[in-house]
Amino acid sequence: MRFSKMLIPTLREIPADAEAISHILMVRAGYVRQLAAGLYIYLPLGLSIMRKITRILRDEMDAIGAQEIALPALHPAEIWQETGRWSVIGEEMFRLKDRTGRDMCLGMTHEEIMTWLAQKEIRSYRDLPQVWYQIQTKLRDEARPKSGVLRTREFLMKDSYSFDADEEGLEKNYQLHADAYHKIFSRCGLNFYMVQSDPGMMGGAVSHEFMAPSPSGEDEIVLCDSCGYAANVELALSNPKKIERKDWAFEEVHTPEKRTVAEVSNFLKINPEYFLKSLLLISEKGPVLAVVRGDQEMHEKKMNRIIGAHRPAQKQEVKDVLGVEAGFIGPMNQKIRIVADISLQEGVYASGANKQHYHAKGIRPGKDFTAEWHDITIAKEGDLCAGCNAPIRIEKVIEIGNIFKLGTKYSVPLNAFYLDEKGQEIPLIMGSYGIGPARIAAAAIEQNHDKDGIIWPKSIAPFDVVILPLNMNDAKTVETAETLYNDLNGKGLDVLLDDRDERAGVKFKDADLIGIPVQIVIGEKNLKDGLVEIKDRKTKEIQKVKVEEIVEKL
RNA sequence: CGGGGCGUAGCGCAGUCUGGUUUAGCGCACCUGCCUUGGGCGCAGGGGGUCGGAGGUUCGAAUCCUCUCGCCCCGACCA
Repeated sequence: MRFSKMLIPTLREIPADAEAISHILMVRAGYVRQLAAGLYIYLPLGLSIMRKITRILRDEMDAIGAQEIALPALHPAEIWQETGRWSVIGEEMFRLKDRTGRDMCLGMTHEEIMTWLAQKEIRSYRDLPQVWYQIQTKLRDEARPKSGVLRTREFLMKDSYSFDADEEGLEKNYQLHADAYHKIFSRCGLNFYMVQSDPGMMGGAVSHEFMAPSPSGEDEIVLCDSCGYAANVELALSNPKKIERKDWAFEEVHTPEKRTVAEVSNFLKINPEYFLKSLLLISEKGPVLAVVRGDQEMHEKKMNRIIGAHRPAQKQEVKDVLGVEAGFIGPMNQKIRIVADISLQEGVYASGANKQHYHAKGIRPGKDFTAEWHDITIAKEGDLCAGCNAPIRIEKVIEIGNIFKLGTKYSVPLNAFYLDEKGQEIPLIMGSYGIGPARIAAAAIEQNHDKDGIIWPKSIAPFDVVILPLNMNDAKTVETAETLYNDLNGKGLDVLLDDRDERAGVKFKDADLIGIPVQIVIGEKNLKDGLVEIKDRKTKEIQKVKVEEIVEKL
């Protein structure tokens, strides 16, 4: 491809509305343009990246026996009503009516439609297993699109679905996908982890996410370097730092105007980890008191799984429900539901005394109050691994893929059954597996860039090599460039020839920005000795090579 | 949806607080010519704006007021 014939609108300056590195670089280097919030146009370079990525996806999916099909993006509501998700999913689903007034929606995922197809076409155990996939556009009315291509309202997804006769078959397909995903992300040149995750609205029991470390990521994962434990913080287990057991007797202490853990901790000269932090929540079924250790934070999602939707109580509600001002509440003698963090079953603590301007010391969980014990805290740096007690790490990550064991969550409501050897109707056992190619691209940039621009992994770069003839007015330079361009193209390489009549500086800057892994620099001086330079974008190493040896050096 | 920020030329910005010497300006990009050719050259000339939109206040509005639309960030939410 000739640079002069290709739409590569590079920008000298950082776009005002971009903050994430991948976003800045994709826009600056001319890969994408934004149409509206969460809607992106892929320019030729951007599309090229997506093609390279989806080629790898198809390659590895085909390798595990998955079959590519294509489903509509526009769905009738009925199918979604049958699984219940029409009402479970809120505003995130684009809904519309057709001309006859029939409810429709735009596909945000395709479990329903794939299961519908399976219900139609799979009859017998002899048909199983089946794995179907597609690479198709998903539409979600995201509350907050962000970070460029990382969270958009319309995006490409490779989604596959497995149908098995039993759990054993599912386990096999799940494992095949996990392996394929490892290969895919490795081939794309990414650093990533496979971590335990929360199935969320997808349902099902087991799920894992593939996470690429990046400061622009929206998720956090817990990692244990010692035993290899890796999980999304949404469900990660960890033990708070051990503390010594105090032998305080129960007593009430006057703590005038001291309300927060920090204030009381300072006032009483007791470290925060010896406090019980009580938070009043208002759930749909009434007030709930959540109790965590003073140095810990409650995790909304973990709590959500236990008590359902809830919100923090307002100051007045605290007084109305518990009879004492916020700041002095404690779990003792409460009539309402109490959910306490599981780490608090042991020990002796201080807390609000349920009395204005008083706190209590020497509280013994189990004796002075009872509670439902659950893991409700956010794992944090410095906590100990729940498995092996080594200190854990937390990393920010981009979710680039996920795999779910769905079981019969969709097959039962949609009547997707097969007949086994005995002629019995058995629901199909399903799994679903997703990868976002745009997130792969963004993660690749996040993980591979420098101050000059993108440094693409070779496997997904839009071109293998860029030729930079530095002076287009020098006949020898141009001739050499053209010859090389033809030769390398002939070898099957994707070559970009910067044939613009621009100064050398402009070409260097653009080449670095765009991030093609190899640059061939053709300058007059070297050419007098029959040499050109091969420059590595990543290491910046330059080797001078005889013109006729270029092809074999690449 | 709550909080914050921002909309002025293709891009990045100043001007807005304190309305009028600004005919709305600067850098880059763009067009013409010359020059130059190894890291976003140099010189000269030039084109491009309903100041997001609507309404209002005023002799006078990019600037003040009201409404509205859009984008970004934090949070809530999130297959």
